[in-house]
Amino acid sequence: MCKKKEKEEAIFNAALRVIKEKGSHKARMADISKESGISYGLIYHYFRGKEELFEEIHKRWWEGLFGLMKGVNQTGFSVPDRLNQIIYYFLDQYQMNPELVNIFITEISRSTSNLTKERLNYFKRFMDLTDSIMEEGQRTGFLRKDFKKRYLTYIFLGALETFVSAMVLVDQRIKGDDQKQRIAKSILEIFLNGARAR
Amino acid sequence: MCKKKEKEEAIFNAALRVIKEKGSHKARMADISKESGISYGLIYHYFRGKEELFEEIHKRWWEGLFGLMKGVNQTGFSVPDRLNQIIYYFLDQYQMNPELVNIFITEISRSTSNLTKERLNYFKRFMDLTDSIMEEGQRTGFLRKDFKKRYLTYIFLGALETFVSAMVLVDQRIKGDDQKQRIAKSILEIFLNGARAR
Amino acid sequence: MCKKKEKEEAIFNAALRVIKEKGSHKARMADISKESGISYGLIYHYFRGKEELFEEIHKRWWEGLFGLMKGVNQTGFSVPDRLNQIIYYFLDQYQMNPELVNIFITEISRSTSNLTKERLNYFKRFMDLTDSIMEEGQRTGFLRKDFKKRYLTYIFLGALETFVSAMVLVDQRIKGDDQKQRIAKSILEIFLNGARAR
Amino acid sequence: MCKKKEKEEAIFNAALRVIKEKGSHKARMADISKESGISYGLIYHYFRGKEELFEEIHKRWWEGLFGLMKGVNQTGFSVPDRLNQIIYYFLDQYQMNPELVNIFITEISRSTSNLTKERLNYFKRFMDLTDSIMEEGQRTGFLRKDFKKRYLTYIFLGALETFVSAMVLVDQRIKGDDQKQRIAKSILEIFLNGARAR
DNA sequence: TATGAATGAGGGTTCATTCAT
DNA sequence: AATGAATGAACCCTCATTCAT
Repeated sequence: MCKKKEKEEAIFNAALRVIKEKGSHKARMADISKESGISYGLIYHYFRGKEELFEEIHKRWWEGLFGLMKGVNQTGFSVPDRLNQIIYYFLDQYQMNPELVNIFITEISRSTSNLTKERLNYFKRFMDLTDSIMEEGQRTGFLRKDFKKRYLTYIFLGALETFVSAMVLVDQRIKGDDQKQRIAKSILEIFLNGARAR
Repeated sequence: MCKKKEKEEAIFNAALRVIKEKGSHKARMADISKESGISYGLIYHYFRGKEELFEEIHKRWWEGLFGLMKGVNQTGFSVPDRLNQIIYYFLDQYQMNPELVNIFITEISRSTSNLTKERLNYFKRFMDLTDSIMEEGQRTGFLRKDFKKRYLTYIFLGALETFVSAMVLVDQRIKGDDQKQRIAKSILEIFLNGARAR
Repeated sequence: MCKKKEKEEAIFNAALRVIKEKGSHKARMADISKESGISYGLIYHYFRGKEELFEEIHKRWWEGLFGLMKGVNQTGFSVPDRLNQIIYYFLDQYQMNPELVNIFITEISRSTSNLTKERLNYFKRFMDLTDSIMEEGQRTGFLRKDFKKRYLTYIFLGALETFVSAMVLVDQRIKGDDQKQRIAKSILEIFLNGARAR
Repeated sequence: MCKKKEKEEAIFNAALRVIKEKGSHKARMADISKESGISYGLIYHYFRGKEELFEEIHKRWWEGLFGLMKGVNQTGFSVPDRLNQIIYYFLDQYQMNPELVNIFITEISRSTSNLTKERLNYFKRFMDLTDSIMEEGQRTGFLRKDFKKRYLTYIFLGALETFVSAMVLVDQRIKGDDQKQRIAKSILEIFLNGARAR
């Protein structure tokens, strides 16, 4: 039935809001119940427990991201196009689902404490996928070859993440597509051409 | 007495190790007591409670960082020198006190949940101090002027943080000054000149 | 309708199996629902609740036993015949419905915790009925008179129960009528003639 | 310190009383806390949890019983003496610690639900030890040889257990050593010489 | 009659903090 | 200064029962 999916979604989104507000470790199941308007015990019909509910958040984030990366890498986009799509993915997500991005920044992307082997692998895989873009850039002569591709990845993702982090930290909303475009352009431009004056 | 300082230090360092291992929310006072070899209740003679102990960690990190920034900004260093000093500060700290850097990365730099007004201000201040370096770079014609100084800051700190994060995540140690120098050079070079091939 | 009776029976038997497996306190209504193939809520159409369902188990056991005792006491059987019939009743029941006997042994015959006044009375009544057999045995000169009839009852029922208990505990099945006969004979013989060598 | 042992004992005895009253599955830690006058959380300093606390009860019972059996089997007692000692052990225990015996009867000796492999082994071992007494009785010509020793064990332990059970069920106290002696004598006498009139 | 989603009180356990010694 | 026993609120999860369809 459709009701089931709806309820699950309600719980999931309530969890996002609560975690954003209080952090995952202070998020109580009671909070999520109250926030979602769904009775306490019912949550356990939809999710095995707190752990599984929170795991679902990780899963969704990474599935979304890997879905993008798959598209980016399959089709014949140029390297700057590809990087641009990654940037837009983060910014779009932040517009559409700021709580999820917030949680990615604050709970997923860092936090060695919750870092299971599996979660670390998500990261490595994402880094590897980005590496392969950098590799192609170096191979086609578009990116400089005097650095390890992994270092280029660090710089690129570091910049992107920090931009988004800053927005997340001050709860800043992206106002309009213009601003989004400007931010995206800045990240890509400085990554590619550096900060030094010509 | 000197004993007092020693005990405080023992507790503090035990706290760092425990938090690194289990994350701040799973770090129990009992763990810290056992790790430090200092009896349970005695911790409360030295620190008001868990909160204060953890606050101390934040305080030390930021004090160290602001101490550096003060030196960097007072003396007449060039802009690339200054940026280099910031980079070295992170890498040095990571060599000397990897737990503290780990915690900065995983618990301090992110985590909106623990984000008090005060903690947010630490960040803003640090960003502002970095901004002022970028500003001088732009003023003296060393850095390009077609971006907000804040954007340059994002790129620079993002790159730096991501390099360190990656090392933290995989618990990688910096082997020798050579490696440190190479990493530092990479960060600065890509930041300044970008990733595009010439 | 007949359907009603069938469903009731299905629930009842499922309850027996589940209780045997997990014990009454760990037997969940959900287990019984799943085991019986009857939907969750429907159980409550047939039984007021868990308590009533479990009460039914007690009731059936005791009704069966009292039905036997009635027959045993009404007709003109000899004392050893009567005792033999009781023994056979337990052994037959165990062959036919081992779950019910298991539950009698593990949940009914002991367990002061669930011991309502009513349940205690079932016991007393059964003891009394057995007493009356012993009494007749003493009156007719078949059983020794130097012990209270109640003591004879204890020995007899204790032996019987322990034989069955042992089979229940190790989930041992009675293989064929031969074995049943041998066991029955042993119980009665030792009860009557004792263990001492002549 | 001695305090520790005292508290443990207080908790243990409170647990016995509560379990006797409500049965182990309805015995709440809060009950035990209240009954013992020891604060809720402190129980967890002394026992890992409910499970361990209840395990301790089993352990004590069986250790006591095996302690007895060891003494009984080592020294050169006659077979009836040995059986008598077992009988007295149960009756003595019931006088001294009726709750423990109650729990043995209602929660330990039956209840396949809680029956772990380990617990089943306790039983088997006890049966085996009793068997060896019967075996010696048969070997020395004191007990009849036309029954398996295991059957003699069943009869003997069944009688004993049922006597004690009956006392437990009606919460009957043993009044004075006279009564105890009479009961013990009856059990042994009927076991040895049977119920048939001569 | 039939279904299984919905409810929420109940209970075990943890752990920061306090306190007696 | 030092110890670790004592306290109890907090929180996750279970499951008997009810309810809407």
